[in-house]
Amino acid sequence: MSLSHLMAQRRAKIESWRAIGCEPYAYAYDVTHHADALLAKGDAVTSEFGEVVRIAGRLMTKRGHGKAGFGTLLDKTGRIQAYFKSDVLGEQFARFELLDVGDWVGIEGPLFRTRTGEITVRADAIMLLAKSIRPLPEKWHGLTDPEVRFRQRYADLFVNLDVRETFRRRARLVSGIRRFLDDRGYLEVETPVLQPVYGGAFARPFVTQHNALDLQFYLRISNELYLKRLIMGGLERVYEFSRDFRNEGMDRTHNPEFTLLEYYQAFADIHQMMDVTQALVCDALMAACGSLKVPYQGRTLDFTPPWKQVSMLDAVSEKVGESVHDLDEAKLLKHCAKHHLHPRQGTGAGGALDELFSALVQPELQDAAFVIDFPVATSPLARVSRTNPAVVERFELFAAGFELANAFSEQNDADAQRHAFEAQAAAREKGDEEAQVLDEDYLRALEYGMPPTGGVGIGIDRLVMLATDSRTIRDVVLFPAMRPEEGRPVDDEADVPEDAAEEGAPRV
RNA sequence: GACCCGUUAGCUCAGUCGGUAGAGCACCUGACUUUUAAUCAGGGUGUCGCUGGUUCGAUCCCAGCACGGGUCACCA
Repeated sequence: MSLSHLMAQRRAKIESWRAIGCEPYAYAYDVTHHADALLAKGDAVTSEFGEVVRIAGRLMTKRGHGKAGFGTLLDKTGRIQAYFKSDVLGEQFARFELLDVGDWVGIEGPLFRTRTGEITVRADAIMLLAKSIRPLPEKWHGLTDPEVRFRQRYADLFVNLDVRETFRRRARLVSGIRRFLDDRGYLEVETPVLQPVYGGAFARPFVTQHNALDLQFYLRISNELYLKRLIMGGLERVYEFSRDFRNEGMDRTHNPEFTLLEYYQAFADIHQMMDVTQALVCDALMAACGSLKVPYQGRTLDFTPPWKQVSMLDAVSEKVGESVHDLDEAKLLKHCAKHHLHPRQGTGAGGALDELFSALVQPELQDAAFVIDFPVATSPLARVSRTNPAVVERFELFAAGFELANAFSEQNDADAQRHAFEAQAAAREKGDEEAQVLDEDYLRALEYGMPPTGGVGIGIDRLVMLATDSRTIRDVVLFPAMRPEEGRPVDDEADVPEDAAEEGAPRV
């Protein structure tokens, strides 16, 4: 049976419903209960017919038995069975017979327990809420093709119920973080997505055009510089869940748009921000998963505080068998060559160290760990360490071998910041497309004075990946970036009624 | 961006050493008043991703393209 034929059969039923006096697209339905609450009644539900309820959802299965039948309704909380009996429904039994799997339906009737023990609603009245004219994926194997699952997340969400749990966890994690920060006196703010100068991270931007201003804008790669402007304005503690956009490759841990939580706290350095971050992440994981021992891809990640601190210089020194604390470029490049690593041209000792760290140390950071002692060259917005002028006051949080957070004692010396920007500009001249852009307005703000400030960015999508045992970022983003289905029509021609096609009606 | 793999019925998948294809579920008809992957009897599934090439003949071989997956590169 071709798709167009299957859809024609379903469309034909629209008229059948009208023929028995039912409008197949309702305006409202007064729902009294959801599936989970009814199932939770447990032993209170017996074979005696009890409380009369009204439930609504999508019909997911249908089993006819002549003058009776069963169906499963799926609502936002889960599935519950309904029982349809000719004696009870009278002329409305015809409605049951007309129902297709996929239809939205409202059922009213008493709760009872069937002979086989399943809590069930007996249908005394059936209301069609919306006719489904497209056949559903198969009930047993469901929808497994990742392309279709992501393109048609709507179908994924009603076929693969574990997907719903992933996004519920995501919501719990985000609201847990929001509560945590609100309780500590942080102000939630919103800053521009469209920025005339982009900054705060190393990345290539998306570019867009403002017609009225005849100006080129960039979609933000970070909101860091705006949040710090608010610190300069005296707000002291601010945060934003920022949708950021980076025009880079896509893989298991990168989507071109992603959610970065950034929070800034005046009068704090990275040591205090480590404490805040540890507490925040633990709180969020408890809210999302209820545990700090998080199962992820076959192992258990331990987030129990206090988290280990790993010095980048110590860890790399240990791996290569000699001290690299002097950040001697030739020595670092020698070790890179030994391990067949190729740091990017012109990134110097810092780039070589980073390369060694990524290859040799990072994969071992499975349990939560703070990495510290980053070289100065790669951190233009951070302050130099009080104890070692070769490194900056910065930490990154790692777990499951990937970066979850990045934090600095923020640079608040306006002249030093200008010099760091100028060094970036020089790198840019040399062809480093990701070097940061000098932001004069940001420097003006800094010149008014910024209090000592600690700032942290947490990759929310990645944290959700851990909290939901998801292998790829696409599993925790509802509509991950994909190429359009070019050249492949959404429907074949036969799916569109002739009259609609002739009138040139839009097909979506 | 590079390499490898995939694309067959609405869904999940088999298959054709080159002769235009099958299964299960779904769907349709009938039977069945407590089933739950309901059961029983019967029925039709399709531009084999697209475009070319080779061939008497291509879903199968070859090339290009599209989309997806994986690995790498990029990505702090």
